[in-house]
Amino acid sequence: MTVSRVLNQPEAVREQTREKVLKAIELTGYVPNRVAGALASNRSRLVAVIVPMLTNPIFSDTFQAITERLASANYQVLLGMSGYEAAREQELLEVILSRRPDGIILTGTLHTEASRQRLRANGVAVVETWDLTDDPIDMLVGFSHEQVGEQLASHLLGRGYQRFAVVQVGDPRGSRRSEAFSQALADANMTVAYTERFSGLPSLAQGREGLGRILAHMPIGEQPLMVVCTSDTIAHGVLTEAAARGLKVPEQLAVIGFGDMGFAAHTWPALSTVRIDGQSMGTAAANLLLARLNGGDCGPACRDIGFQIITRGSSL
Amino acid sequence: MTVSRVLNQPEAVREQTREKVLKAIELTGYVPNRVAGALASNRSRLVAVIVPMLTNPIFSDTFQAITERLASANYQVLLGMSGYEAAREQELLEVILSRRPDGIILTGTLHTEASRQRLRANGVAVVETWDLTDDPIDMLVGFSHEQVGEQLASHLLGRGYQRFAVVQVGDPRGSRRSEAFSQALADANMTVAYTERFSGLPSLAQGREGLGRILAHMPIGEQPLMVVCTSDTIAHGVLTEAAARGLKVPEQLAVIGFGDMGFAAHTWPALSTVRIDGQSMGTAAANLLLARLNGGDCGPACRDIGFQIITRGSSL
DNA sequence: ATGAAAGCGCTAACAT
DNA sequence: ATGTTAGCGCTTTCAT
Repeated sequence: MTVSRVLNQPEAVREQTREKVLKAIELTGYVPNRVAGALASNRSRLVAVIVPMLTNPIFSDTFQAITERLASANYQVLLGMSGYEAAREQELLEVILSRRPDGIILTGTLHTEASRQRLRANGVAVVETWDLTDDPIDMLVGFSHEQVGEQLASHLLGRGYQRFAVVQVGDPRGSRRSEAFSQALADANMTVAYTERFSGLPSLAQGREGLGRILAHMPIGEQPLMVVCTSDTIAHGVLTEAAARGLKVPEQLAVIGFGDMGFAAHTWPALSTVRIDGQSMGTAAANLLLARLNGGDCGPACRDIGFQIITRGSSL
Repeated sequence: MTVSRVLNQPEAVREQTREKVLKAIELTGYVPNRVAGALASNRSRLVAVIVPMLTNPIFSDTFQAITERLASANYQVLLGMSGYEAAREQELLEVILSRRPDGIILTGTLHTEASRQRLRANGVAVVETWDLTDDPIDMLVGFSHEQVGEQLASHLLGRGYQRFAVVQVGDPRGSRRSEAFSQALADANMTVAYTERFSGLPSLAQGREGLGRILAHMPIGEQPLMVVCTSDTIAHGVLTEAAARGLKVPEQLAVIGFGDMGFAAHTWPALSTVRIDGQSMGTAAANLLLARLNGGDCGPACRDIGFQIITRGSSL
């Protein structure tokens, strides 16, 4: 018991005793067993984080911020990859819950009904991220993908663009942004002339191929062509293809991405995009969770971190 | 006890009993507690993976392959980020060992002596990755960074290049590649005319700025300038800056990267690089670990997965 | 095929 | 400030 105190509340032990214990720990190479500790105390100091796919760099800032904030508070991260599938997420959740994490951070708000029930019944602290909903499982930090689409439409119409193409990957949130965008254009009596859909993770190759297909349908004319991409990575590919074809950006072809990932400000020309502060989203999610775990109240359960349309060289 | 059997060795229970138990599990919403299971059985089905920095995409393929292979064998991943610091890694290791993982996968072979001793004394299965050494802690899957530098030098000399610049970030393995490259050039009575060093993670911006500084010291002449980068991301930045300046690649300026990351084949022009199969390295590391955990022998403790120099449009 | 007993290494709660 | 007791929810082992 005294050893346990030295490790967990050292101030409760006389200095002399403490030193004796520490020396013995050193001498014997004792490594505490937190599995037993977790079982006895019913607190694991473990937080599970579920991400669709870690190779999609859009999530890595958020994930890293979460990991760092939690590590600084002496929590560790158990990682799960759902591959954008709610069913896979549900399986993962089963396995994860059996490890009795103190909290869970999810990506998105699209979960199976079984997952939602399990989590609510279980009573673990849950934070959903990267989306907004009226009915969060527990807590939430995110932004509205519909709003992104709508604001993007009115922004680009305001800049005078009239010919639009979209390149998207088939992830559910990207699709919603793209649909909201199309809808908002339609409301202004405009249309997206061509939409190219890819499956899998966003890649440079998709952007290059996507622009090729767009140009096959919509040749360069006097009016600049505005290509809206649901990911910066794809937009980068569009810029690359434009350079390879010698097109003038943004005079003949304009491009806008999504995410404001690290490279966006350094492409050529620099990429206009929708800035999402993934890092502060991660930190906020971790903070919300920690506040709850420390028993404190954590204010409103939903936080909209918003977004910001950034105009750089690739568009007017 | 019967419930435990239904969950862990269902074939040992009569079908009728099994169904009764499963129904009860369903009905009560019972979630097994693997913390208790791990304590009792002394096996956690947890593997810790330590990565320098997950936002460096060079590691994400390996990491994802590890996670997927382990998940398919019913193991879960506990993630640690060392930030390229052996001291931080040592702290992490303390925390991680206290969770009693069944195995640990490390990045690189540069660990503190204390870390090495702890791991050896502890007896967990350990796999080091992304490097080679005579004296692994336990098992290893990687390749030689010195060999990369040397072969790159002889390859480029063989192609007739005579003017060399290097752009590197300050990570230890990249530095070793770069030094081996310089040394090999020196052995052939050639030199690297200019080396630009950056700190932090490799980025497009570094490549652009790096090329700017190189050109300030080594103006474009008749002889093509060969820019060797310790990362594909940097090389991509160099290509971008070259495009922005209207330089002809590979006639005036040639570029070679490292990693063969997803985008390398799709830059403009396509990037020559050193291919590292991060995915198969991850799978191999996970397989080695699983073989050991299943009690089987796992053959030689060191596996050199090698590398491959790939010539695309950015160099001759 | 099922059950009973013991104990994994800790911490909560209660002495002293 | 330190020690004692009981028990966290499983699995191992042995009995039936």
